Amino acid sequence: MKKDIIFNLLKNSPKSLTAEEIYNDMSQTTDVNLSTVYRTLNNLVAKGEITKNVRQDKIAYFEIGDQHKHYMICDNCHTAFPTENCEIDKLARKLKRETGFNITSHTLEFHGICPECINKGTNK
Amino acid sequence: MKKDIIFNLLKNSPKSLTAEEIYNDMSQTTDVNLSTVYRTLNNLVAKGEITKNVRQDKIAYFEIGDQHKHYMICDNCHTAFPTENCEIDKLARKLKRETGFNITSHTLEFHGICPECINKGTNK
DNA sequence: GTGTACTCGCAAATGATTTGCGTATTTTTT
DNA sequence: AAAAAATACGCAAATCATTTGCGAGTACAC
Repeated sequence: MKKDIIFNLLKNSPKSLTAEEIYNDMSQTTDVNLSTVYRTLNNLVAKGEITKNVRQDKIAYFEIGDQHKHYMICDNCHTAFPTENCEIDKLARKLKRETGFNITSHTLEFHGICPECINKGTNK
Repeated sequence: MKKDIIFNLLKNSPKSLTAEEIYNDMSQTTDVNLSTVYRTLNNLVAKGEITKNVRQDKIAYFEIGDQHKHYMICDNCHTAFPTENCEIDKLARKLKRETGFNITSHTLEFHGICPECINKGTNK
């Protein structure tokens, strides 16, 4: 079943993956269709086994739920740098307490210019 | 010039607006095309006069740069509730210090079920 | 064996956003 | 004020990630 291949790809990846990245990767060894990848990914999200996160580039990034990372994205070279220790949960709990809104997830994304691009001076 | 109408709509709105909301609104008094709205909005973003934020629903929300709000979005009724006092800037400064990444903006979005939907029990 | 439920591929559909192009309208330059 | 250069805009077609309808293949149950 291709669901397992997809799930394992996500499991073994240190970073979140796009449907297309997954598709390209598994295409090398398996005969698969892109829509199958999307379909499977959505099933996994529905079951709560993985997490889907739509970034500002409008592309959805998938990852195994518990690895929860946020990224600093360079607007110049478009590299996504993961940040450690998400400190938003504290804020989420506070909001939950104050508003009664049952927060189940959140997304956080930083934008700017990465050190490398700053040094290179390639940013316009 | 339609740029002014669009800018004023954003200026007078307490919440961020989508291109379509702006289009519907100004259509009542002005003859305008949706692509003009998008084009104008992108110009304003390029000039740094307004801010564009792509939410998980893949729709871009625009607002005047300085009103910076984050939202709690109900996955049931899809209403976006603004949250006050963004406390991310502190975290952003810390990241900047630790990594040298020049953070210029960020996006934060909470998801869950709003109090109203919890009470109504309309969430599946 | 036959029914029921998935799993998939393929092609076509979506939906927000963008773009090419030709036509106004405005602004700048003589 | 006329000519030239720059913008603003409408319209239709294009994009692009993602979704969906449909039909075929496969698996497990009764």
